[in-house]
Amino acid sequence: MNEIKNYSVASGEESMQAYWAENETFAVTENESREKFYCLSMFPYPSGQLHMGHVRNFTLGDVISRFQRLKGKNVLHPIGWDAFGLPAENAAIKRNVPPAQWTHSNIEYMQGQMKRLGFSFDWNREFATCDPSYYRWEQWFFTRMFRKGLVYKKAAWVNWDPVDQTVLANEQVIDGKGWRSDAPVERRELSQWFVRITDYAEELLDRLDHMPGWPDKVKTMQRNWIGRSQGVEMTFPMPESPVSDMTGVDVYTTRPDTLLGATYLAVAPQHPLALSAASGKAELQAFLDRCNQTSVAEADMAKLPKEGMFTGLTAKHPLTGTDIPIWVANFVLMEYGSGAVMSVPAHDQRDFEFAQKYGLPIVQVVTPKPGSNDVCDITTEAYVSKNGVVMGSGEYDGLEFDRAFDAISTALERKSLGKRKVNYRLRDWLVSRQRYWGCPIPIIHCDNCGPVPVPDEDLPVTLPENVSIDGSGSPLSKMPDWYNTPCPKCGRPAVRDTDTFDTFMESSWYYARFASADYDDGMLDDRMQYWRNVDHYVGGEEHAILHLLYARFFHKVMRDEGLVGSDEPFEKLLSLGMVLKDGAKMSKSAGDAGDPQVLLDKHGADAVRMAMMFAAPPEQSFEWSEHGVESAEKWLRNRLWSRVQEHLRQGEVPTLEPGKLTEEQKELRRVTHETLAKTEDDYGRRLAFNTVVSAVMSMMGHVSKFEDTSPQGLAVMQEALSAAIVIMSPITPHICHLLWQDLHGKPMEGAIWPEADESAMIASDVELIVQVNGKLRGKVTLAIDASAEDAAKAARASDNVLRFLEDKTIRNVVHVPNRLINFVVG
RNA sequence: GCCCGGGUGGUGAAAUUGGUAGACACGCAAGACUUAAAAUCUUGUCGCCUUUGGGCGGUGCCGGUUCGAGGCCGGCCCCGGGCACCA
Repeated sequence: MNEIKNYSVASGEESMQAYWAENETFAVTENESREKFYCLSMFPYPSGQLHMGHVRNFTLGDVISRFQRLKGKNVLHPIGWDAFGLPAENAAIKRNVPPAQWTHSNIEYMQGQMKRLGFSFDWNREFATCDPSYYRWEQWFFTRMFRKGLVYKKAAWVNWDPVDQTVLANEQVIDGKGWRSDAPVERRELSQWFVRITDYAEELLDRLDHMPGWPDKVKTMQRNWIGRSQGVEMTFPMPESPVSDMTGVDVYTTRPDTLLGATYLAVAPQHPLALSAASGKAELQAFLDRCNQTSVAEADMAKLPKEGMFTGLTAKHPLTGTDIPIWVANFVLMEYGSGAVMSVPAHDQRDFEFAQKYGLPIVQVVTPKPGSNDVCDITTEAYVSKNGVVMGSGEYDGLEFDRAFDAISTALERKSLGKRKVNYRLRDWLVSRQRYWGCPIPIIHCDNCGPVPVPDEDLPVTLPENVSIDGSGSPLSKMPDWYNTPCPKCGRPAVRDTDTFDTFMESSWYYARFASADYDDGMLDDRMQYWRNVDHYVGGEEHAILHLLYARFFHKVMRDEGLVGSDEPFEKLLSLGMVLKDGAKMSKSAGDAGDPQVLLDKHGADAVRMAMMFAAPPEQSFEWSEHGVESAEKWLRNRLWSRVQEHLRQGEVPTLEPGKLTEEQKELRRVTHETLAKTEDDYGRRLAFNTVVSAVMSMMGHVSKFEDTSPQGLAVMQEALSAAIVIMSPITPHICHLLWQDLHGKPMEGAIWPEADESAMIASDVELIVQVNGKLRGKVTLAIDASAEDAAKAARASDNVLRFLEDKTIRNVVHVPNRLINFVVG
């Protein structure tokens, strides 16, 4: 008889991790004869240490990967580092350490934490986006986009810190002031690189209808973000425009049916007409200056009270020729469309409020249809419905929305003052950043030749890493040795672009590079054809729009360049809720609050992983609490480990003979196979890992009560314990691999998920709920698939049910087979 | 402000397609073991009422649809995420 082995979390987990590392258990190669599965967790920014949000993200990816391995798939589960970004520069300023050094030491520490958590990554494919061997191909791809005309330069507004002489990110602007200098920020216009994502707007939108593996929530957000609309672009002519090349005000509207109700135009404070009108007008100039002293973040602007001022200019109404006053309004955005809108206060709530505030006329031109229930009182609020009919608009009176839209659009087109247009809210992607710690933009500016892409053979343009950063200006623009270079075309002295890329560029294609991580002769190679697409992408819901839209866009451009053979990068998306700390998203500023290290040291990786999975379903946000970790460890030790060890002491276990079981043995087998069926569905389809854990806990409750040590009793027990180990192994891999070895005398790597045995799950009878008028009045046990008549008969046999049926007429009986019977009485 | 989610016991949650609300845990309480404590085990645990059979109420708030609503519809309130330079 064997001695009972005690479980040592630390040495048990360490030995498994050493074994996995030594055997490279999770390194994969392409194998056409096996079904592949590519599981990817969004890679982390190396901020210093993992926090509980990371633990959740990577544990989920690991659980899915390990489950798919049990299902026999060839699983690619890579990891890398989203290594460029602002925090490295901030740390550099604060601690006087170069960003590269800070980043690499963070990566090293976080790698250790990941290994300590037992994640089944293929470490052979690891890379950081700050590796020149990675960003080289990003630069190469950008020059492809440049040549295709997908890239252009345009002026854009940035937050400018007048003290630090630097561009500020939106998050560095706090209450309108620079985070370090505390000086009020100003807006500045800089010439910047844009990528034409709007060329792909239509496809990005339409493909969403063919992505069943994505949550509706994310698809809805992306649809709204892309914001396709049908409208009319029109001109309000200005015979006496103060701006020479501007002979009218261009506006876009989705409501041309209300054109006759336009009583003023509103332009952005940065609009050329506003600037021109302000010259020599101190009051207007002061207003524009004030508008320019806010951050460029839309959320900040939207919170400002709506204010405006008359420019003194007018334009002609395109249909009536009436003079229409032009106002400047702080809520009109220069980045959207033409930076000007036509205002119809009677039929747009924001215009209505503005008109009331400044005493502008409100002219109703749409009225509810006769007999409609619409509320319409334009003395109190705008009537915005499209279900009305036009009034007060001469020949258009009486037309419904569609016909009015057509008639007025046609009239504008005839006068050459407008045309129908499909518009997108989506704007082109601004990719330049005036920062140091990013991928250098591979463009050389030559006075003679203009912007010239760096030739392929000169790539990568390497970022100098041995630098010190003081927080003022842009470091690269202070390095003449770096930026002075001959023009690749004409050979004359020229300068490199001193901006770097938005870090979303790196994260837009890393998933593809994992297939070809070691390839030096190109961006991607044929291995991508085997691994694409990502079968399951796991990451935080905060990335639902920007990252996921940019990555989808990049994939399509790579497709058009012949680099990938599919339309979309991610088949299935798991959008994780946030792990909150004190009610808010965890971030670098939350410090060590979410550091899992203490918990790992105290309770081990399995307990941390299990507690995290058990805490909540993946899509749900929740406040992290450490309470569950200790109890997870206790359950693993006291329920799982010790139960298996006790079983092992019983010695030889015979082959299970399902035909020769007692009722009690059949019952445990039924629970085992029902649990297998339920958890397989939870893992594969529902992605409900919290209920996997509770189902196994529940099953082990039955196991504890099973004390039959007869030969077939041991066989049933052996099957139950093996099932529990397999089911738990994706979540708590260390202890399960050790137990599997004990139980079966061989390593767990080749283990396969056991199919649930249908015949073991058949129950002979079922509990039926009895309701009277929808209220629970009793329960009866019936043979499975009993008829409505039998169910009713059995239900009436209960005194309590009868009590509620007395003196009543049964009007209806609703029978849901094997669930309930409901007597409707009156 | 705009777009998208969420709200269920003291706490995390479960209820998968409109069919038993609160599984599984945490916490708490009582008990067993112990000189004692820890650990472990057992029992109880939504609220109110009760003749101890059960009854009434209850899933953020108000209303609706339905034989039946946590899940559907309309209107609110609160919380979280995103809003293009945090990643």
